[in-house]
Amino acid sequence: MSGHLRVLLVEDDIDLATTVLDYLALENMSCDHAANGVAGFNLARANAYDVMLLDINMPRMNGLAMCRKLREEGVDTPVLMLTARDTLDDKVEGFRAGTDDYLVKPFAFAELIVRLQALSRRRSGQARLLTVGPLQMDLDQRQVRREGKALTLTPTGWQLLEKLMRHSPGVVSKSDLEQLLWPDSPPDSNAFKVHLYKLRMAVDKPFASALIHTVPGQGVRCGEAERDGEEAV
Amino acid sequence: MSGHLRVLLVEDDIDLATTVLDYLALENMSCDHAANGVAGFNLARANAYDVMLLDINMPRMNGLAMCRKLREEGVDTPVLMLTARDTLDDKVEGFRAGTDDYLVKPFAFAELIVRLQALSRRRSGQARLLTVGPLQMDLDQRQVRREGKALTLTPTGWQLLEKLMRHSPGVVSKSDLEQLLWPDSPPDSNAFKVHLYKLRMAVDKPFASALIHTVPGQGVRCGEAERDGEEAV
DNA sequence: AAACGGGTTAACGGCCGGTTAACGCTGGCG
DNA sequence: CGCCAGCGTTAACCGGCCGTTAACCCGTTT
Repeated sequence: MSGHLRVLLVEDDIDLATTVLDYLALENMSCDHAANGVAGFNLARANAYDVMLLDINMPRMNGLAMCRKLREEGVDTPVLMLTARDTLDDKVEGFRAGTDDYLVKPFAFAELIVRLQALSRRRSGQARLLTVGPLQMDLDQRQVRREGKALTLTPTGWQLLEKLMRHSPGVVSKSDLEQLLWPDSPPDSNAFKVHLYKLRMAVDKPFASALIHTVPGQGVRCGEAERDGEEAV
Repeated sequence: MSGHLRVLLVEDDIDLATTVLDYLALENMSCDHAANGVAGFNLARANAYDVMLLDINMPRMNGLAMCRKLREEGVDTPVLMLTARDTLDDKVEGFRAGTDDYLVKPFAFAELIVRLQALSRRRSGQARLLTVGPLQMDLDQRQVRREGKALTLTPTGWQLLEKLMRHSPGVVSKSDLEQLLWPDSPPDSNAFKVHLYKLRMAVDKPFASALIHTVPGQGVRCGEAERDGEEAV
């Protein structure tokens, strides 16, 4: 169920880097690698990763600075610092730079893997029962109910709804959803639109209000209707 | 800006528990406490916490089982395990139960605090916000409010405003903004001016004061009105 | 006065998103 | 063995939004 994470490793020690790459490959994770901070920064800005592994001591730009700069630019991919610095101040400094986790060298690869998975799923959720307003998805029994009534979803509809509910009330970009359905190559047709439409038919049509909303130019959101904050001043 | 987190501590060692409570109080975090797994489970299900600290060795229900049960019930609050067990297998087991982080006793309180903040930063459902004066941009729900009222932006307007708010109160050069919209080749028309104008219509027109200011010859700035004494000599 | 930087409009056209219907594959069942 | 149902895919159509463009306007500068 780890589902093919995309990882970015920024590490100047080539031996360590290749070893990590090997281990990640065993876990079915794809991993890009950069040997210095600047190269890593550019990769991180250009591609969308699920999690990043950063060394601190690196040529050209160190891991802390790189993390800080990424955060300033709005990149909020989870970051796991990999470093030999183990004093308390180092750790506090790391977290202040926007790190999510901190692992001291030398470390066990099993722990690296497991922390990495924890980081990546922290965004996608890990509960077995998802609830969004009147919608309830039971992942063990594989059934969805709205206001108590069971809904029948197609397999793809299920995939979409699960991702939407996991991110609720956040917006999920169209490209993310497409990548979910077609990991390698999104089709050139409008298949996606049709799937989404049919999901709407299943989830919203039989009821009074819609739970699936498209945010123009941004993506799709699952949640209660938008309330315009009409607060008096 | 730790902003008053609500924490649940489940720990049967009363001495340790009171010490942790004291430290959290210093950080302006409110913290409930339970001394065994069952009590903790009930608290966790009843209230909404930002993050939970669980001991593993506890009477009635251990931390791992409690975490697992919460996940089954759909509670996805971040969990930080606090335990004396430090073998690799223990850690792997902990993460498998749905833990988000794992801290081995004895630990430094500064590290506890900082990891706890990192976890809550990622709290699912908690909005990532950009705030500039009365302007508030919710990056997850992809909506912008000013004085509570929701604004409707076009996709390009959103791009511009996000960059402006990120750099606020700094000035963003016109060429930077153009490069944001057209990475390869800025158009030869005045499309940029029009986009900026429409953004102003959306952000400033319905309100008394303007938040988007052009600094002649420099670029554009997002922020409260400038006090007069600014002249650089 | 002409040139320049910036602000304000209105109109056009393409693209995005929603909606249908039809086709084809696959797996189950008689 | 053949039929049917379910599901994914595709093409086509439509409406409205939004990006683009070319105007014109203004004040300041040269």
